[in-house]
Amino acid sequence: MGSDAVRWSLEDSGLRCTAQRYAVMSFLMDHKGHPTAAEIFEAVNRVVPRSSRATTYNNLRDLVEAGLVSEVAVEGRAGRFDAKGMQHHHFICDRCGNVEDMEWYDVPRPASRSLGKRIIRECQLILRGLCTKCARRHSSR
Amino acid sequence: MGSDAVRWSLEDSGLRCTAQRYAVMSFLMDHKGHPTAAEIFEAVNRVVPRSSRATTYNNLRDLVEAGLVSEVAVEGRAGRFDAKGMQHHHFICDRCGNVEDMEWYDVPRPASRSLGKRIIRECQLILRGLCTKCARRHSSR
DNA sequence: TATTAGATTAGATATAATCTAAACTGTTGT
DNA sequence: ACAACAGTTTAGATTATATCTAATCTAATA
Repeated sequence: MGSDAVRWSLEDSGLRCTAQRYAVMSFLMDHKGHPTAAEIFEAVNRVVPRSSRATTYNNLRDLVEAGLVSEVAVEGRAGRFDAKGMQHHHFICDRCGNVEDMEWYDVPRPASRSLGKRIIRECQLILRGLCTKCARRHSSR
Repeated sequence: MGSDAVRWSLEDSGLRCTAQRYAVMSFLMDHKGHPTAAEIFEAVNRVVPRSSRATTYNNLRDLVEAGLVSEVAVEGRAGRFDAKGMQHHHFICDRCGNVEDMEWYDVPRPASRSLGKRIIRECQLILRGLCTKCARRHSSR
């Protein structure tokens, strides 16, 4: 991913391309493993320029609001983030909490009758269970 | 819901029926509004006997593990709980964070090819957007 | 009723996220 | 160039959420 692509995607969304924001977005584009905010904070501080915790959270929120990044909440654990590349569903491991992307397929939306006056922005599938690693460990006990 | 029904559902799941656990389960069955752990903690302490914070969390975890209760993680907010009555999907409001039940309908599961060795326990739909109340406030600004 | 695995407790601790107010930085208009 | 301003960043405090500890207690069973 060329460095200008990050800049363009930020500016297309009306966000200034600051060094800190660039670093967050760039890190997410390079790391598909659904990092937590803490991991992102640590990662962008391994390279200059540094970024405070508040800025990291602010930028993540801005990127989510701009639709460039999506957040996955995990029960009892820190939220996880990923750059919205191709559309995908999410698998969350009951045991280790890791989030994995699952191949996209269309999901039927609810009938407008049951929707009422709600405005739907997103219709996401959350699959839960044991990931490959934990399923193996589980069955061998 | 008779009081024995709560006791039975606990014992059927191999959980002792303690006063504290009973209070948590009973509260969830009577309140369909997806309370947070903090709300449940406060509620069960409005009636004797009292329950500590740790016990409330322990019991919620036990009830979730037993499949009697489900937890919904909400980005940047406290998790929410509900007694598993009829199957339903969840709607989460972007603005106020409230969780609402949506009428159930079947969702196709992923192809076993993309599933690999993962073990799927649950396949849940998360709808996001603005709830009726927030949609109204949104459009009138 | 004795036993004991399981449950509860208060309070400390850990973890996650946000707030504050001052300082800094692009951008725009003149 | 430079003044003015909105947007951004900062360190550290604060709030919010959840878990741990180790002593004590209790429900279910024999």
